[in-house]
Amino acid sequence: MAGQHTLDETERQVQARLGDLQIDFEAMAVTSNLFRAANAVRNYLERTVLAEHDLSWTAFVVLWVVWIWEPVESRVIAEEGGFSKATLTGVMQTLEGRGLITRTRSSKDGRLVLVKLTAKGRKLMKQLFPEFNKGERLAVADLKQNDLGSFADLLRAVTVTVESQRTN
Amino acid sequence: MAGQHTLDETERQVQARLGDLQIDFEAMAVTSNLFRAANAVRNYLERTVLAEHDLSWTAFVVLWVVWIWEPVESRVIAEEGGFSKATLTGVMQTLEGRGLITRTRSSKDGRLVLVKLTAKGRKLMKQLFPEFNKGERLAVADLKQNDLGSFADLLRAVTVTVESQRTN
DNA sequence: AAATAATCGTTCGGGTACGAACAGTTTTAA
DNA sequence: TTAAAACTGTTCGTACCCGAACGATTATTT
Repeated sequence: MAGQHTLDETERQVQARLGDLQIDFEAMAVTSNLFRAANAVRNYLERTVLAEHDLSWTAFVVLWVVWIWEPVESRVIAEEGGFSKATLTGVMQTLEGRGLITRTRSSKDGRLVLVKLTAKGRKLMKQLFPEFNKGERLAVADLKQNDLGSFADLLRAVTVTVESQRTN
Repeated sequence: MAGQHTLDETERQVQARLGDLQIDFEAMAVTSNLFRAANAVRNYLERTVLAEHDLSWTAFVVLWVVWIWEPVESRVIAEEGGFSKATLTGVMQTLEGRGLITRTRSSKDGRLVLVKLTAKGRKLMKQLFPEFNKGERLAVADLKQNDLGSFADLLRAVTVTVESQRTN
C-alpha cells in the first residue's frame, strides 16, 4: 500500500492546519485514490507487459487506438487517449521511427494527418494486447465481478463532469 | 466526453482483430476509464487552480504531503505521492529554488533527507488547499453522495492489488 | 573488526507531457 | 471574393518521469 497513514489521521492533520474551514474529505479521498490507483496500474503494466516490448504507456495507447480505428486522424487519437496534440506528435515520431505506424496527409483535407499501423505494428498488437489484457484483469482481480460495471460507470461520470468544465 | 465510440463498437473491433481469443472487456473498461478520469481531473486542476499558482500536479502533491507530515523524509513523500525517488529529486529542486521547501540531511541517519515547508510554503498551502478541494468537490459533483465512500474503496483495492504484485 | 548486504537520495539518459506560438489549410463572413 | 475566423499538426521551451547506475551511510554477518 502506498500511504502509511490512516485516513482519519490525515483528516485530523488537515483540520489542524486550516482551523474550522470546511473541507470535503470524501472528495479528497476519491481524487487522491484515483491518482494512486491510476499511477499504480500504469507503473505495473509498464514494468511488466510493456517493458518486454520496450513501449511506454502512451505509446501503447496510441498503438491501441490506431489498431482499432485505423485509418484515424491524429486529432482523434489525442482525444481517445486523453493527451495533448503536442504529446502525440512526439510519441508518433518515435513509433514511426520504429516502423510501427505510418503517417500520411489527407488528400481530402490538407490539415489532417491519417495514421495507420504497419504490418509490423499489427503483428505486435495481436500478440501484445492479450498480454496487456491479462494484466488489466489482474489489476481488478480482488474486486467483486459484480462491482466492475458500476465502477467503470463512476469513473466515466467523473470524466464527463470534469470535461464539461473545459473552457475550450 | 473523450471517446466518441461506444463501448459495444470498441468490443466488436477488438474481437474482429483477435478472432475468438478471450478478452476481459470489463477489466479493459475499468482501466481505460481509470486513466481517462485521472487524466481529466489532473488536467482540469492543473489548468485552473494550480496554474494560478504556477504549480504542476506533482509539485502540489509534494507540497501537500510535506504540509501535512513535516518534517518528513524524501522516501515517504515518494511513497505517499506514488512517484519515483528520481522524479521527486527534480521536483524538490524546483520547489527549493522557489523558496517553498527546505531540505536538510538528518543528523540521526546520514542517508535521510528531511523536508519542511518554509513560511512562504505554509502560507501558500493555507490558501491553495481550500481552492484545490473546491475543485475536487466539483469533479465528483455529479456522483451520488452515497457512492463516494465505496468508490474510494474500489480505487484503494486496485492500488493494493497492483502494488502487492511488485517484485521489489 | 572486516566484509557483505541493505538503504537512501542523486545523477544520468531517454522519453514523455504540457501550453503557447506558429504555418498551412479550410470554412465562414461580409 | 476578399477578409476574418476556425481548425490541424508541428515546433519550441520547460518541466516531468522513470529505471539503472552510483556514492554515501548504516545495518548485518561472520
